[in-house]
Amino acid sequence: MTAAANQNGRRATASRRLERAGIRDVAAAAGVSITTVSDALNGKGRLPDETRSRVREVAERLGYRPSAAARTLRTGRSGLIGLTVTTYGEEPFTFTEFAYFAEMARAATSAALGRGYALVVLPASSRHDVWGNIALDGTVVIDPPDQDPLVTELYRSGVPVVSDGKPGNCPVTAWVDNDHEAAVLGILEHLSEAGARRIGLLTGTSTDTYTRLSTEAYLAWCDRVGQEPVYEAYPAHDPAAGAVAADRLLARPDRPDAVYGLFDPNGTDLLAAARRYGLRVPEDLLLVCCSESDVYANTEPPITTLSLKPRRIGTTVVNLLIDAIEGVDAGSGSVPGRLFPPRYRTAGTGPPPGTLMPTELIVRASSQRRSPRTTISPPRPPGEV
Amino acid sequence: MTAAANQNGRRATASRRLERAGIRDVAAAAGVSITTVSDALNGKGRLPDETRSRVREVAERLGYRPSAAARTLRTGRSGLIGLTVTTYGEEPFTFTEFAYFAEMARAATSAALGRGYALVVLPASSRHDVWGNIALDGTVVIDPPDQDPLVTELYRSGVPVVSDGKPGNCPVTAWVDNDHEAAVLGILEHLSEAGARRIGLLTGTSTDTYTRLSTEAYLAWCDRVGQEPVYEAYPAHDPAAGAVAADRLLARPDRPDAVYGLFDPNGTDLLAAARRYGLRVPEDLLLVCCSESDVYANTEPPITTLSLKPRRIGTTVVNLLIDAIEGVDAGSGSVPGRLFPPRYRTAGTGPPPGTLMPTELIVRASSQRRSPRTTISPPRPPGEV
DNA sequence: CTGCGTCGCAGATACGTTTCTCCATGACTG
DNA sequence: CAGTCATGGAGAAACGTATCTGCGACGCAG
Repeated sequence: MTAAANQNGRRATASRRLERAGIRDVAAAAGVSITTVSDALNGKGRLPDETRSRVREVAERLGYRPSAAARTLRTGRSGLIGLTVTTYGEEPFTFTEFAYFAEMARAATSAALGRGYALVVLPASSRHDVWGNIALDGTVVIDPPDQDPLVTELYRSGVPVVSDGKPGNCPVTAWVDNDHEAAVLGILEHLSEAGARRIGLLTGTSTDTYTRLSTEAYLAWCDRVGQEPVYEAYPAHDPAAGAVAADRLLARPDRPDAVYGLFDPNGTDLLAAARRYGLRVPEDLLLVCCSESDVYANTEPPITTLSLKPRRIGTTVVNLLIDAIEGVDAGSGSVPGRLFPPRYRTAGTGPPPGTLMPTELIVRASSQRRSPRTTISPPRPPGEV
Repeated sequence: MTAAANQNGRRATASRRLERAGIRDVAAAAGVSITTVSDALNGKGRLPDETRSRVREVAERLGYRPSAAARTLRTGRSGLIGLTVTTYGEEPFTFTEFAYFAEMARAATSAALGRGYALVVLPASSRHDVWGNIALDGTVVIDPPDQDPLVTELYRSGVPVVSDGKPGNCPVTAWVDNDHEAAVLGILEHLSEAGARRIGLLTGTSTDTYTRLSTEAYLAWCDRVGQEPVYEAYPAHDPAAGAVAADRLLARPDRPDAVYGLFDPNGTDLLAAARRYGLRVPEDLLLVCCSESDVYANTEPPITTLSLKPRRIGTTVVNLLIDAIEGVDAGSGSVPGRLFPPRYRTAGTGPPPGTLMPTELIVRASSQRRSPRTTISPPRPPGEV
């Protein structure tokens, strides 16, 4: 009795219900062994082209689709990458990072797909059973909080983790972040050159890297140039709180004559607040905010924005992760030219490799006094209308 | 020789490298069989609580995590749902649907997670090998084009498919869509009541359901009330083309005194175009556009928008899909009270079940000739789905 | 005619679960 | 005391693939 007949028999005996064709069925139909089918379809082994194409044809005819689960089990690779986003509240995405996140996720999806991987969106707050039930080859973590237990567990269980945002106190394989310090300093300098005398900051109360580094850079700058810090912090995940904070900032006795807002909605909120106080932008108030939205190109006046270039970040993060996945799995091997040799995973070699990416300041009318020429209008005392 | 020793021996013989603890290791450590471990951890079988908790404790101590791949292979369920978005160009998301898609995806992710599933983002244009490599329990398809081959193949291979957007000519398990006809008629009526004499439309050139139904409803209305249609169509996926089309529309000799724009950026584009032509909004031109963005609450003037309520759609779509997945798999069974009995999957029983969901018109200053004081702009309830 | 290398493929095993089947053991009933 | 039943658990068969090992046949040199 041939093996094919045997296996086919077992199949038929077990159940004669509708079943998707398996590799065994293809083997039987083509009159070859399972090995041959596998080799033919995956381009491995030593087979004459004739056999290869015949097997392929039979597989096609039978509508054979290899079982992803079986392949994953066998190879240990699922082709799945987790995209973890830290959550505030029960919604999976942070509201304030929304445009940033959307763009970044889009780029990450593209990049992953281009290398044969797919992305699974997994809020960090997900039920643990969901996390455990998915075979992930690696994970991208967006802005992990300090001591993120999730990241720690993932890393310990051997899953490569690359974070968007310099990680606080958890081990990651690699990380990517903007140069927030340089970005903030650039903006402050830009505003100063435009004539700002007292620059205020609209910042957040949370402790993520972005908020922290940006605020620190602002405070350091204030200290250096001798300006008293003027800032308001609010819970960035609360969409209503931003408008209130913007209002508070402009209502202060030491009202700033220029403001940088760290979050996307700050631009419109500040603009609305300025209107309420009868402040003209940019004459009485210079405005910059961090945003990926191009609505700020069409506001009245258009608002200068800082772009974190999320597409670039998303692409980089995914590529680093996949490099790590494929590099690590080549494992203790001596594959030359690997971008990410295994040593990156070993502990004790110091901090994980990080990449700083530049930001881009898109200068519009809101941060330029007069016509965007070279002349700088004389500074104006705050409060004057 | 006991089974445990045997299996342990095999394990140790095979390789003594670092390996994640498997169910066998737990069984050996707890001094029970594999069956018992599986039953204890999954809450099945007949076991005294003492054994159960002991096994759980051992598993915890060993850091045991069941292999998702093995479980998927065995049970046939991966807990993964595909989220497919039709693409124009190479970017995975359609630009014009962006805010809609983002909100919808967010809600879908939440809903799926709440029921123990995770979402995989899969552009329809993905490399076929990526599609084939993922074990999906079902798929959500956003606005499938007519005769979508992908959907057809998925459906044929037995994967439940639920579409957002009434499907053209491809078989799906179920679908959800807005009542676009009612929405457009409502807007036209609203504009008429505000005093519009000639209502124009800014529409798209693509053939997706949304564009088609909306345009048809507009044309039908024109026919009924005896107005000559005044519209401009442009490729909605091209962000630059919208502004040009808006300009064209207002430059026509038969310039409309009210415009409805089908796509998100139309509001700002129309506003800018109106400014260029010296038209005041709403005095000379009434404006409504379809958008999920709340920037239109703060434009000058605020613009009336039609919300498609993407959160509600996303939630509904996912729930329908999971109902189908779990209902189908209970299979030929006689499980009572199933929301989606298997009969929905059988062919020949007519069109698949569809659900129409209402839209919401958020009336703002741009579509009201008189003082907008009397009407109350509905505040967004924070917990709204 | 023997030994050897290559070609083309078949067998068997392992991946790590879930689950069906079945066997002890004791308790209880008649 | 024999039969029945519930209890607690063990064994083994899948799930569908990839891959390691090995084997017959064939060509060719010695």
